[in-house]
Amino acid sequence: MANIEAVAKQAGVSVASVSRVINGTAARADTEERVRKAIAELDYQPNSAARALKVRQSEQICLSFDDLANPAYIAMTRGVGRELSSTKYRLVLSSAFSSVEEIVKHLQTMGRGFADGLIISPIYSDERITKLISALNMPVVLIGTMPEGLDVDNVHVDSSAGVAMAVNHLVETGRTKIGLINGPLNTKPGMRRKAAFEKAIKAAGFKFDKASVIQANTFSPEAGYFAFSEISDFSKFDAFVCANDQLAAGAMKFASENGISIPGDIAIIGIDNTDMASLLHPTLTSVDLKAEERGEIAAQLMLDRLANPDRAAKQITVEPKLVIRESSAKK
Amino acid sequence: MANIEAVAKQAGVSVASVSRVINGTAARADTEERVRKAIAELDYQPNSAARALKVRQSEQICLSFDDLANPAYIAMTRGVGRELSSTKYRLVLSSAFSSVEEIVKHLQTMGRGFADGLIISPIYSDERITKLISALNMPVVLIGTMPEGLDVDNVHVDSSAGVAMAVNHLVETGRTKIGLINGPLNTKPGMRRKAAFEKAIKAAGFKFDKASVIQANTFSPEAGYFAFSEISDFSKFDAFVCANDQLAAGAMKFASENGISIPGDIAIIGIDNTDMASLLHPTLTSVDLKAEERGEIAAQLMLDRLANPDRAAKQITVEPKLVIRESSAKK
DNA sequence: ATCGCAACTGTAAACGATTACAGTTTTAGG
DNA sequence: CCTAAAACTGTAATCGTTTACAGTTGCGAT
Repeated sequence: MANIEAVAKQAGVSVASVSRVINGTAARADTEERVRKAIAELDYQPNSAARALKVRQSEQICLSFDDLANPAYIAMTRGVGRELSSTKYRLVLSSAFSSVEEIVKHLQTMGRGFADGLIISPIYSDERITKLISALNMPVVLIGTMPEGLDVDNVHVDSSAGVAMAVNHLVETGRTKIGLINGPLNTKPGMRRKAAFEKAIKAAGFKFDKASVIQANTFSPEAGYFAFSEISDFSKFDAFVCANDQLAAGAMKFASENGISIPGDIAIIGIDNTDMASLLHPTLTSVDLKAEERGEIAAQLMLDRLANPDRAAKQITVEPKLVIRESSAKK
Repeated sequence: MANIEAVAKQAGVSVASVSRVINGTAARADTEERVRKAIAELDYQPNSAARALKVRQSEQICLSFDDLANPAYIAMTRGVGRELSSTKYRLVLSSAFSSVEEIVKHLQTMGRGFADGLIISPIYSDERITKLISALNMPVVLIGTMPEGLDVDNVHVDSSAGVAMAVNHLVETGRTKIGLINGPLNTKPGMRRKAAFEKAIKAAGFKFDKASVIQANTFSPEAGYFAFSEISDFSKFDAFVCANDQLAAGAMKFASENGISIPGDIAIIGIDNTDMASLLHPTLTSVDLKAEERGEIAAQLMLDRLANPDRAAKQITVEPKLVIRESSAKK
């Protein structure tokens, strides 16, 4: 592989001039031409590591989340990826964290400087993660609810409002026995959905019954299917909010296999409004938490922060939106 | 940020000793202990760029494909990511290529050495891409059909056999008027599905009619929906193979909205066996092309090649598998 | 011509690690 | 206790860039 010195020799100039041509600093027209010619002839590409070492920038942005199987995170990745694709930054993906320890280990490696910034959407709620993030010596954008005592760029959606929208819609369309298929309680979304559900139920004037919350242990379709299969008496319910579309899809599958009519017997509302929502049968009413948009915004915040390191941290809030489809139609 | 020199000073040893402790080369127990203590005290993390520059390894593997919206590639990414997560390698994602030019540009940047290897699954078929890949001075694993004149590690699924499985299954279950909803013809999968379909139809003893192939212009549900909406006379068909599950899902949506019974009037078979297949209604018969497994194998090939640079290129073939569900049941 | 200034160019010192090589210490065996 | 070999350690060169600084060139005005 040719290095900058070879190019300099070939062009008959100094390495400094080659560097300047590459980086667009002043150079006489004929110098530039000779350097470009030499670069083309030698097929020269500047070495990333050497440049990164010298300028202390890797031109990489790291995106971290916990579950590559969750379509909401995929949508987020798409948003980030699209926004980054027109820049010099590459996208480094870190995911499939199965425990808090792994995340902690990952966050510690950030100090190696392989990325110029970190966009992170932590699903687990843990003190250590917060500590490490705030100790991080680089721009961070956090997607999700900000933990106490952190002051970084943040893009956030009021998912509680989203849950309330779902509940209210069900109430308005005449449902009175509303349940929640919730995700794991050791995750932030799981905790928040539950609290939001209880609040919304009470706000709607109903009595909150603990038994109306059914805990799934993952955010997957299988868990939704299993959750529904565990319900002994469906007459106790006429509607369910599901903590995400995947759970909803699984529940609907069980319903369809067991002669439970959706929305006739039970109305279903999902959360995330993933691509599948409009493809299911019946089509799934879902609260759009704008994952892709949040990814885009996060990337924009990051780029902005990289260009402008000293500005104050921004908090951007995205509004959830209820997308009404067939699964919540009136009885 | 502390560097190796600061650690050396703190520990009262030379930088060489610190380096050796980090890299697990011989060191006396007490030296090691002092170095580790200093590392902990200073919160030292070795600088990636400096290391990469010296040892000419980035500890990064780049995964490139064209469409982050396609669940099959997501599954592939999952496979690669899982396999890499237990190694020292980071995953760099490059995607959202909207044109051959962009891929070409991307491939050229590979020379910068920011990745130790490239796993690529090109959807477009283009001479330039092949040329650049073979000129690449690094390990490459290609997922998909190998172009002429390339000699790199490869993991490949016989998608033509998969199409034949679908056609044969339809024939065996009594369908006689079989169509294909195909993806774009400027993509490799699009071209191959069409050829395979024609071949399978003939092999089954039918006459191949060009009008039985309906071209969609993307691999998306919308395109599948649109393709079905363009069919003027559904009585000409009693079954469709769709070039992927997304197209199939869109087609099924149109059918459900327009009183076309699946599988009563029309049987549908998708390709890729993505997660949604079992969630659709009716559940979708689909040919599993083992995207996740291919991703895993590709990553394994890459790791193996990195550990063993001189071995001959391997070609690994994965068998497609027809997963029969409701959408292709007998009339 | 000469001068002053702007525009450009080259030399050499970094950046932070790894690693030959030579020098030192430790260990084991007699 | 001595010696040779083994085990460890430190010095300094190196990887391929960027960039401060000093030096050179070109150009327009006088």
